[in-house]
Amino acid sequence: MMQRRMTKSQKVMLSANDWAEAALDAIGRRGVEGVAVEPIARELGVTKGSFYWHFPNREALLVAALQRWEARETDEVLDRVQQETDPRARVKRLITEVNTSKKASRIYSALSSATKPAFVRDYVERVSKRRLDFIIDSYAALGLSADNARRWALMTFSVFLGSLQIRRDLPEEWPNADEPAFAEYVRFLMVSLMPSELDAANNTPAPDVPEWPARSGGHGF
Amino acid sequence: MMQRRMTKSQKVMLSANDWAEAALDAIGRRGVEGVAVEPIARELGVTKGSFYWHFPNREALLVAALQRWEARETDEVLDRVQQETDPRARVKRLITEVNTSKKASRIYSALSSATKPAFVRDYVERVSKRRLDFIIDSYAALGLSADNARRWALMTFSVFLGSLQIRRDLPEEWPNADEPAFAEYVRFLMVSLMPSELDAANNTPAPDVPEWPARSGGHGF
DNA sequence: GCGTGTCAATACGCCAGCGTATGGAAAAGA
DNA sequence: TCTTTTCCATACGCTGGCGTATTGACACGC
Repeated sequence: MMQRRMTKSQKVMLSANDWAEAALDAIGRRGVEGVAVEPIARELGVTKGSFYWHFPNREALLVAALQRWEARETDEVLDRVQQETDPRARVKRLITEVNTSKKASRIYSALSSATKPAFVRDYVERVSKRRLDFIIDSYAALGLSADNARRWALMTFSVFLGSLQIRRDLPEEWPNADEPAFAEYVRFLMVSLMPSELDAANNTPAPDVPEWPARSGGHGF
Repeated sequence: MMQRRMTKSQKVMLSANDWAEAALDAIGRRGVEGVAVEPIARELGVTKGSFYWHFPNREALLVAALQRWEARETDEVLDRVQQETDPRARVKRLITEVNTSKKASRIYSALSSATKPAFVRDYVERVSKRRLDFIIDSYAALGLSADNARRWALMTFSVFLGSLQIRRDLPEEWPNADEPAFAEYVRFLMVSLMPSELDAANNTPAPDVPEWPARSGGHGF
């Protein structure tokens, strides 16, 4: 229940986790470069004398924040989607997940574009790969071949990532969750990102399609 | 032709554009925060005494870099895609464009996640909106209704942005341009991102699809 | 040749953030 | 009570980057 440690005449005592959480918040609001000891200390109402008791240096704080982030992104988020047993429901859940937690998506994109501490890229790569692999498995559970599942998953993951970016860079263009346009767009994406029964049966790895194939059926109705 | 100004005993004389270009390069490699006067001066082989002759301060350098970036992203890139007259060819061109210019995509994502100089967001928003509008127009040229064109364009733009991010965060997972898997994936995306003739004819704005519609035809062959 | 304009080097003060050293106050044992 | 541990404050030196002031070197018009 996260009992806050109170002592020193009822003043809040900070833990290393508090610092890591504040660092994650700083990443979302100011980017990785914005994880500075003294500003965060001011936000926490203490001085850096506190920080250097919990951590040896700034880099250790970044590592702690990244570990927290990785654990959350894999355990919490994926678990929430994984509770859906139906692979189709998983994909739908993934899409609607775009509109939740603006803060989490800001952290994700801040870490993705970070370059300076080189180890940041490792965390981003692991988290991204886990997400992609999970989507691949979801499509494979629909009966697709490995190659086809990978193609569908790459597209769906791209839509997921791109949607996050659009919602941040062009918030006006993104349908609001309470408007009907959002539900319509989700339905639209579901049709586009979900292979038909025929796809699952006809599992040719390299479809020999003509240059501009005309599909029958699809979005029009 | 970019004739370099040579004087002062054959030493290269820098112009404001040289500084702006170096700043853009720095954005791609180190992020917006990495646009520092003295480091860039070192890279250019001069001192900051040169810089403060061409610009009043660091902010002016950022503005110059952003103006250059906006002009390039709209004029050059869009023009290259716009030369394709067929709307279908435009979309295909957009997809293959993902694999070109790793540097440009790094600049784009660095600017997208930047927060500190607030005016950066304005440039990102304008460039993003122009790109999206262009894709919307391309789909509208296929005969789709405004609502449907917007839906298709949002999905295609998402795929484009997300693909850029995947290629950066998970380069191993992204098919290499010279492998056959890449051409196969492009064909796959073309089928998925291109409405059928029936879609263009059957232009209902809010398709009343069942929860899990089974499409006939599509990717399997 | 001689001023004037152009571009750059040097030197300086300033500030923010990092890391260290030291001290101190409250809690916890003994 | 008295020591030890825990957590934080303060003061200090250091570095990197910003912006200014001053000087200097070359080119060019006249």
